[in-house]
Amino acid sequence: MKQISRFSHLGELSDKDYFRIALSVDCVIFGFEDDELKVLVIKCNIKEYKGKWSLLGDLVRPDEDLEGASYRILKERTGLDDVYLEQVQTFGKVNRHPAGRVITIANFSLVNIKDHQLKLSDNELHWHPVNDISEMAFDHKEILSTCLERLREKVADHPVVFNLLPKKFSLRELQSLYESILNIKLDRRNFRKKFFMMDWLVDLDELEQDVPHRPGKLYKFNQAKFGRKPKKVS
Amino acid sequence: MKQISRFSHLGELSDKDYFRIALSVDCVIFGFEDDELKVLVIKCNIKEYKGKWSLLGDLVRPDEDLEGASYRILKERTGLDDVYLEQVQTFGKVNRHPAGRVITIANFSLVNIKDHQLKLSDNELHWHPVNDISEMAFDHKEILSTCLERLREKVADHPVVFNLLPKKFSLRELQSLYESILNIKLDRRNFRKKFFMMDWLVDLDELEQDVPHRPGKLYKFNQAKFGRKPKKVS
DNA sequence: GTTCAATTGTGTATTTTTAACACATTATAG
DNA sequence: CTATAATGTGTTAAAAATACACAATTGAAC
Repeated sequence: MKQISRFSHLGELSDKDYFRIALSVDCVIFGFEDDELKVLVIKCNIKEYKGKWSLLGDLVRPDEDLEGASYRILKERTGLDDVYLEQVQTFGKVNRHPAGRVITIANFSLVNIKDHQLKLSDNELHWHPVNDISEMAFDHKEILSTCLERLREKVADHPVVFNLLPKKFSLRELQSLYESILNIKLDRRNFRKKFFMMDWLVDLDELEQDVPHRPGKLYKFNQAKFGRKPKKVS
Repeated sequence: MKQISRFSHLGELSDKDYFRIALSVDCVIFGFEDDELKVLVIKCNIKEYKGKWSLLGDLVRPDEDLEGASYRILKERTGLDDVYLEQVQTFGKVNRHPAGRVITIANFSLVNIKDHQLKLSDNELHWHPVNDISEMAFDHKEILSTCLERLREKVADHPVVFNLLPKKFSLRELQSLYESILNIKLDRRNFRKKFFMMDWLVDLDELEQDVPHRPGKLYKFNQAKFGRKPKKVS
């Protein structure tokens, strides 16, 4: 590797020293199940944090982008390709990793648990309720909190929660999801009104099945409104 | 350095390969002067971007935190210690730096140009108006845009702009600053009303000096309201 | 098939927030 | 003393957010 001549302040340190920092990405993978917001975690196997929950992450390869590394992890761990991903913050305290200097770029991603059942059997992957996760390895609790906070800000005015739901969902599910994320109760009438106003939903003229009470109507996300999958008019 | 045993997917790559990534921080240092939002830049001296403007940055040393590295740069370049700093985003495209794989953590910081005149003479430092900076070295234009966007979001509900102003300022200056950052015109009466409502300002009962028109009252930021420098009651 | 339990679906009034808007006042410059 | 250029101030209208209650529909239990 050539010398990095932009950095004229190397002083007494040689280039070699600067390459003693390793870089990882960690993904806070959110899911929604049983009316609870959950996060995908794995049992940590390094001795300092044996048995603690840890986020899914890996070192960034020298030839891959940060996004690429994150998508690779998501693919490896969940089998999912087309998931929502957003970079949140980079954590770099000198001693955050017992094995040496590792700086990690934290992302959150939103996946739909129900439509894509994971094979959680043979490894130690686990969907854990976000609100009662006690201890975690490394600084992963802080990373989780930061990502959760970012998610809360995000959902307030961006249509991203749909990534957490099946294609068809009821307003009840949608509201329950918001309540789980924001950790507050919402007024049902105002909630519904707001969503219809915003025109984020498409009424599918179908009803829920197999609920032990009056079934609600099903909706899908109004993707057309947000420029995804735009129709080409020739 | 010990092996990083958490990462079990090294596969055919050895640890050594993972340490071939260098890490830098870049600071988008905002200032406010002549009713314009400005950014501190420096002439780039590497051949690929000769003469282009570049942000202030440096490699992160193996033994310093990300914040520490940013504060070091700020101190070295501006002489300022106690400045507002906020991490924004990490940029890591594989080919973003001609000299090799360098990932950079972008921060913005807010400094008060007037109270702390910099020594801009002997080096190629320069306060450049944010709105008419054409080309920049590396991906620094993108970094600047991202940081500016973040600043815009931030000022909407957090009292940070005061870091860009002298201790004493008029409402006119404050409004002009908001207009520069947001790039819109604001209604003067509503602007004033809003700030008094929010109780962010302390009336100093002083008037501007040396203005060629009716002088405005001077205010300072209401720090007490935001828990900084809390008074210890015994 | 009647009743119960649970949940859906719906509208209005109130409060709060935001936006639009004009004129008298005060200082300096000439 | 007049012109200029800015400061300082309040009201009204529109929009957004909040609070709130009852009838309708389904499945389950009897």
